[in-house]
Amino acid sequence: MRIGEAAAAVGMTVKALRFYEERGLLPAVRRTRSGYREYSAETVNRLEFIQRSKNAGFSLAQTQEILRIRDTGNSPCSHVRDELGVQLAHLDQQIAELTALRTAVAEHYQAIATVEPADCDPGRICSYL
Amino acid sequence: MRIGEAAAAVGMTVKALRFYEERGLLPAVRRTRSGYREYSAETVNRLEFIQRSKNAGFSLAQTQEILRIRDTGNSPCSHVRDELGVQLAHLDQQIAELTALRTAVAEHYQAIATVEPADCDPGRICSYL
DNA sequence: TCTTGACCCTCCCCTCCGGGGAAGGTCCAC
DNA sequence: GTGGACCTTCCCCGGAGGGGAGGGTCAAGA
Repeated sequence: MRIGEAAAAVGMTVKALRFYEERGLLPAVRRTRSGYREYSAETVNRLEFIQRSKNAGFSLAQTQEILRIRDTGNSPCSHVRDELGVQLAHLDQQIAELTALRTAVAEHYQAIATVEPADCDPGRICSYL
Repeated sequence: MRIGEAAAAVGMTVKALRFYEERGLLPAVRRTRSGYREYSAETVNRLEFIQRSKNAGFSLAQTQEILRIRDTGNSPCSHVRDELGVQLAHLDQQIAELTALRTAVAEHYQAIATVEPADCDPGRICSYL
């Protein structure tokens, strides 16, 4: 199948498929005589895995490493488990940071809602930040 | 004061100060005869506002708009209030998305911790994603 | 006076994950 | 044969700067 059909099949864009190939997540894709890419069922399978890996929050670099391990003939499962652990810790930190930021923003919002803007000191640009 | 001193005074990097100037958040900075930037107290004041605006989660574009309003001679406070409201909604959405992702990742992590990696199907790359 | 080290300058490439679009070739149905 | 959909490569764009090359400047000590 051609790139547009493959992209639609896995819910990605044509741009993304070319990008993954360029970045080495896909092996060099077969071409027709006129230069069009031809995607095999196996490559589509690989794209589906990339999609699942993305859904798990992995970066392309992490996904690429998992694929590399599998391509070497090994099972990437223990590596995936480790990465998921790191990912969990990372997510917890991100959520904590965003939550703290949300609290700070909410406080600013409260403050600005209860005070007259006219009292703002120009030298401070905006008194509520 | 020179760029390094100004950067240290407001807790930013030298790179950041040059970047803000290039992007128009700072008016053209005065130069010495040899071309070194010279920061006035007023400019340092402006940098401190930029820092506070960053801490409130505003992007440089949003900060720039606030500065533009103040430079026009108006009070940016009502604009800031609107932006803070948008920011709150945006943060809530981000937190919700990250929390959902965290749940999904935790489920993967549980699943992979309870099943033998040896059972993994190579055709699926990694059975746990 | 000379040197040394810290500081400064501009310029260019890099991040992450593609999106947007230009210029041009190919395929298929009507 | 022609129109439109599809494909190709190539290049620039974002946010917020970081890293480094190559070279100029400043102040203190020998």
